[in-house]
Amino acid sequence: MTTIKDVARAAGVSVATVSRAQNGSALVTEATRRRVGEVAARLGYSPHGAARSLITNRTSTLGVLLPDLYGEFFSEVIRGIDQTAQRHGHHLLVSSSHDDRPALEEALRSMRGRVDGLIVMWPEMDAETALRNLPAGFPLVLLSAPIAPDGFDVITVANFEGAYAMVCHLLELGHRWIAIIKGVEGNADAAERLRGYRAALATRGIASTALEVPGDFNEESGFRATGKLLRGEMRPTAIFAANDAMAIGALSALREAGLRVPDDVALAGFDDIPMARYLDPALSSVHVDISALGEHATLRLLAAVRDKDQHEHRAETLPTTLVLRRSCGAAVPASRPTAPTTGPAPFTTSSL
Amino acid sequence: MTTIKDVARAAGVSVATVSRAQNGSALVTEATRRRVGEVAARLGYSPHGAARSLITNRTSTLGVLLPDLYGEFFSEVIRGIDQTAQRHGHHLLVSSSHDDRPALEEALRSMRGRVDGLIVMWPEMDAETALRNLPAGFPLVLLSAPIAPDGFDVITVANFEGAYAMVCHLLELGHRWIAIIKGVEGNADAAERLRGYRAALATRGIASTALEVPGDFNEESGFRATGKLLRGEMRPTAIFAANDAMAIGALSALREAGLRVPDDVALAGFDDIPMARYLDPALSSVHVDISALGEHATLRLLAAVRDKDQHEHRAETLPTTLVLRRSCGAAVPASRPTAPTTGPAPFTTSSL
DNA sequence: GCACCGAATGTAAACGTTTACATCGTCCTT
DNA sequence: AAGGACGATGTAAACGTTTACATTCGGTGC
Repeated sequence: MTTIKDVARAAGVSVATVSRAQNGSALVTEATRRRVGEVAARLGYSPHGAARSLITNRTSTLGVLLPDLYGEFFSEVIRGIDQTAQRHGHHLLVSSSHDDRPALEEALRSMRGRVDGLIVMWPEMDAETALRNLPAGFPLVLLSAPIAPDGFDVITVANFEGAYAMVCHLLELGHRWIAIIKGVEGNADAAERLRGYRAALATRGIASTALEVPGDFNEESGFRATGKLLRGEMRPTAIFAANDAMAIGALSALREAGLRVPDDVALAGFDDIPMARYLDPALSSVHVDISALGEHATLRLLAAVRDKDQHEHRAETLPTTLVLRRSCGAAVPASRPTAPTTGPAPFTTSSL
Repeated sequence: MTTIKDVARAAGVSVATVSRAQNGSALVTEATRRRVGEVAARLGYSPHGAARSLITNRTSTLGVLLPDLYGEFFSEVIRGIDQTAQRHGHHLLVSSSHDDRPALEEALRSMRGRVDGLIVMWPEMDAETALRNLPAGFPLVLLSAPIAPDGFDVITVANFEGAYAMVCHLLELGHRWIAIIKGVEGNADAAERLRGYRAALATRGIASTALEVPGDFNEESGFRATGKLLRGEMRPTAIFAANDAMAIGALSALREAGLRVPDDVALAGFDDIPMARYLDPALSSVHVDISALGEHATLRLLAAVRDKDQHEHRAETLPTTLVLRRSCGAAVPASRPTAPTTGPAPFTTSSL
């Protein structure tokens, strides 16, 4: 492994000069810079990242903490983060699948000296946990945090508004028995979506919670929840799943039960993952620009890293959009749902 | 930021003792270990990653180089890698979207001193590039490399066999005009799949390349390629797309042209991404255990890191499986394509 | 010709760990 | 009681950079 010393010796200069030459300092002659560059290239030298970040106290790496990497949602978030980080010359240190709190705290701590800042997407992440496991003032951005405490950068999507708009739409189509497949208990997004659902029903004076069934954001739970609904005494005419994965499970269950969507039961999801438009029938959903979520988080974090001392924290909410396709029974042409090249979908309505 | 010195001072011992206590060395009394542990916890100390890896020459981090993070394929690979790395106490440094060769080489070099080993998934990655930009003997695993040069660890999927089996199946269904939407030019996987397609056709004496149309592994190219096929004078009765994303594009194009799948045109893909079973009609595909691909690569890399000096390189091929759903026209029940909880799919046939 | 100045380069400290080696008790052996 | 062995701890060097400060050297102004 060639070090800066080897280059210095071979080029007949000191290590300081090599360092300066490589880092584009103005304190070095153009001639020496070229000479050093040639020698470095010949020897295949590249600086040792750890050594550099030890002295500079910067790693040009951002950390990302996720509950899991599974599903299109997370991969889209990661993608948005990666692209943005890349564009600003930063690497990405990914850490996922910490199934319990101690594991998460350990992961948090192990990031010290490895990253310049952290993006944490952890539904149960609270302020106290962060403070206890990170140095004070450590650049941190929370994604979909349960609460938005002051002194933190938090980015969320307009969960309430999106759910409200979708359920209102179902109401306008004439549905009165609208079920919801809820998300994970204690999850911030899930709670807000439920709140939006209830608020929409309340506009028509519906206050029953009889059609609320639990779910955990996975396909299978949507499948099971739908089975439960169909066996219940009050069969809903429409089902709103708190995310698309559960809507997919619901679709399977409905198909298996011999029910047609949307004719017998209308169906809608949340997130508008890429897969949604290709389902049969194409799934109506609340569109979230997922990769933009990652992008925003990254930009926010980079700002925090740059201004470290006096960076003002704030909470940001990304708007959602109603995307109506066939599954909810709105009058949408049945043929090709959307061109593969274009944006989210046609028949888009702002939810705000 | 508390360092090891702060802990040592507070605990009334030397830094060496703190280091030993934290790292579980046997050379320290249980009493002092506990005392040091308490002080460390109270001060919120955790070792500085860069400093540690500078001296130990280990980072407990694995690097992953990808062309892009887009699509279910890559996200599944990453997931397999991440889970395995996590389980073995390693972090993941992800780097993607290097659109040209210089950017890739730069990314390769910038990994020095940041990672213990590297997984590279880069279709055009050749041995020479690797050698020129990495220290000799650097632990490296190639995923889907164009050639399998000796002295490298390479992991590929059984592209040839999978494509061969799928096209044979279409032939058995009576199809004679079978088109292929090819993958990226120069891509190893694409080339092998094409070879399998041709070999299968050759068994029936078909040698024409008239129904081979170019593609680039993205949905849109599948859409365009299908349009081209439909406008051509020899309209195929079956289309084999070199991956599922292009098959999805093809499906859109066929739907838009008013053609029914599989009645008018049979369709099959490759990869069996999670989405495949939920399409309308459910997509027949060549199943690849994508996350296992990532897992294998990671295990291989970890072995290389561990035995560094005398680790024997080898090429590994992951088997593929034929998954028959509705889109190819085989006699498959039309109702629920597959339970959401179960494995790849029913009606599975080994392709080897 | 001398002092001074600025540009280019060199010297060495510092970053926070780990670990080989030195040191210091304590206890056992004879 | 002296010597040795061993177990616990301390001391300091090393890892590969960056950068403040020192040094050198040619040129410039008097």
